[in-house]
Amino acid sequence: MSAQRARIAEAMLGMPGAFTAEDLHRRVIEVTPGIGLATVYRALAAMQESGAIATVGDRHGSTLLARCERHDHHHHLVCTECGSVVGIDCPLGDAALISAERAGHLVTRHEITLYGLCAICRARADGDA
Amino acid sequence: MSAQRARIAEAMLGMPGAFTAEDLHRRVIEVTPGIGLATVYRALAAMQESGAIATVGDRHGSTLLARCERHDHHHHLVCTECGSVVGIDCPLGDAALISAERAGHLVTRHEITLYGLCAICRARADGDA
DNA sequence: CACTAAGTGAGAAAGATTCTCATATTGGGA
DNA sequence: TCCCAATATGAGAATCTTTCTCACTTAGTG
Repeated sequence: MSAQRARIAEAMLGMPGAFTAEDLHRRVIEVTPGIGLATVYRALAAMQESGAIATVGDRHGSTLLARCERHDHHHHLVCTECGSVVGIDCPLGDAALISAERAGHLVTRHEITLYGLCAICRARADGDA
Repeated sequence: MSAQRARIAEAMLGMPGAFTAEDLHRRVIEVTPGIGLATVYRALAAMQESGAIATVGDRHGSTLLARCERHDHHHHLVCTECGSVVGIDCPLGDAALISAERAGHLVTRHEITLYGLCAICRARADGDA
């Protein structure tokens, strides 16, 4: 692994939750100036391939990514307020499988993403109300 | 509703499944030349707002959309081969709700999308094998 | 140490989507 | 019917994200 990718991976550990390529690049160059945005995109593509990160939505046209502690199959719970992300298990419900079967569809992949407020932002929102 | 939007809505009825803004524009101008791509984007934005269409994925960076017969809450089953789309009911499984609850997360929105082969493409794939 | 494969930085390039602006159309009232 | 405000339109410019090019560097292997 190149020194640049190591710095990028390191910077990623410091990201609180969902982030864009540019968010991460901004953080990376604070510590290591000179690393190009293209390099960040290349590193992200490799990490996505390996399952280290996943797409969890988009923000104004930029792809939102999140680091996955787990590399096995799982889904995400995303806070729309602070961007924090939690990996969750949630197999497809029976209703989905029945619908697919009825349609004769062979399901090879599925995506489930939950959006809402995390415990912290929820408490803050209640406090404000 | 303007004449242009009527033509766009009409053309959309003829789209087989998932389509991009440009796919639809191409189809629209076959029948009614002169309608601009920006107008198609504007019409699509309005339809998405009203729930008449929904995002079902992306293809090489372009957003894939699909017409929804239903305007109530539902999800999609997308054929990765021919792009056909079927609306399905599939409430979140208990596992997902339990995970969210354990995290203290208030879920306000969720997306579930299933990808695979529709009955027709599946049969064709079997035939080829 | 040499060699090959992969990674890098900078900027160009590609693409999708949105915006601008001047013009046109719509629909509801007077 | 006519007027008016609000909204829609077309064309192309502009924006913005992401990928590609190219010349150069680095890493790892034998």
